[in-house]
Amino acid sequence: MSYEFDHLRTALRKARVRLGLSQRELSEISGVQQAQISKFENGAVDLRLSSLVALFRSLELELELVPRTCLPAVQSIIRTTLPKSTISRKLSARGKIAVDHVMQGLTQLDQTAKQVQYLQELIRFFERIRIPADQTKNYTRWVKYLERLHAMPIDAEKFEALLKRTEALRNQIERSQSPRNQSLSEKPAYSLDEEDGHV
Amino acid sequence: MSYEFDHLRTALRKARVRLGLSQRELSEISGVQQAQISKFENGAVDLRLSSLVALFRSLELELELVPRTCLPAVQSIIRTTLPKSTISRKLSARGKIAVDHVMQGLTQLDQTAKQVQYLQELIRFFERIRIPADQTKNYTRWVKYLERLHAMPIDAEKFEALLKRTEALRNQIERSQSPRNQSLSEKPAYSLDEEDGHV
DNA sequence: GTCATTGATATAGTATTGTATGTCAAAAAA
DNA sequence: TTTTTTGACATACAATACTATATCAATGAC
Repeated sequence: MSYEFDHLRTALRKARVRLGLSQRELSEISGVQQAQISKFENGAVDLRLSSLVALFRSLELELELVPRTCLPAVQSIIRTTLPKSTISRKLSARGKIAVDHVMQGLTQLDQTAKQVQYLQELIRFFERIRIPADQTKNYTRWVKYLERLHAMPIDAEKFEALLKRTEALRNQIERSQSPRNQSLSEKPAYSLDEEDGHV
Repeated sequence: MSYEFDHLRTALRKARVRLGLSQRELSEISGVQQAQISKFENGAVDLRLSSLVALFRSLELELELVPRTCLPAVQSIIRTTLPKSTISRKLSARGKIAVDHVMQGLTQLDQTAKQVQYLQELIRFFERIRIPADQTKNYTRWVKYLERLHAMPIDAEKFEALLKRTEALRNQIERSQSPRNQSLSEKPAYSLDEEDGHV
């Protein structure tokens, strides 16, 4: 039943997953029904151009017409450019919004200012660096955790959990990117016993 | 009523015209109704992906997904590559088919073999060189003339006309491309009085 | 274990495209 | 001038996407 645009179908799924978006979330962003997204990804529907464009635009992708003569050149550009971008602006923006929300909620909390400051410091780390591709999933999970947190009142216990989890993510990301910076950083790569939880 | 894909709409028309195809011809090649093509080019319809792909494939264009980050690079490639392609393979192929048909018809003609041979020689010229962009329209007209010719029996009179017309096209193309080869060719560019009809 | 999330389906009604034809005025070719 | 080609448009019917909503099994979070 699938037509000759399998590459668009699979590209949609890949891009969506890469951004850590569920079909329902993409549906909200793009305005295309979740059922339609599911069908399209499985080649069970022949979407209209407007739906397609809405979907891809939401994923920072543009539908472009390429003369067959320069297809290889274009595909090569896309291939070499894509892997460099570690995490999408979209997801980063989403993360920032979540962080803002949670931080606002924290003002009504009677934690010591020092602990809140430490949390901010941890979070600032995510903004300073680029989240490596293999850590996207973890980062996404953390963002969704923040979004869930925001929906409920934050007490001391939840704050503690948030701090721990954020610390864990920071460490994981640091460990993940250290092999690449090995020659540039004085941090040795053999600190494998750093499981998680401490700086 | 138009959505946010005006560039695709206009690109379709441009590509179609560049190949010298009418809406009806493109309709036959692609399998998409002429009415649909007209509506799409005027932004009055939200085509389905299958129709779009069929149309663009027929025009040697591929619908490609480009990350917004490398859009400028891709567009630059397309812009610099496109003008180089003088005439499409599609139109060339169409020309070859038309030539073959007419040549087959000529075997039943009592022209001197010498005249037929001269015609073949003229035609071989079109296959050897690349038709310059500004001669596409003339070439297209000639192809359509051949296609019309094929539908009717060719007598001596028609053969004469064919020969004249083909000669004229050859001369026009030669004149058109001469400025580019000026330094390479010994033929002077100032032979402006060569109106048409003779070698 | 419990609860929420996720992706795949389903159903029913609506809106639009797609198909098959045909018409028409303007432009181009003969 | 006469004929053909071209693009826009019309109409009726069939096919299918779109909308809104819901269900369900599998997975994952807590």
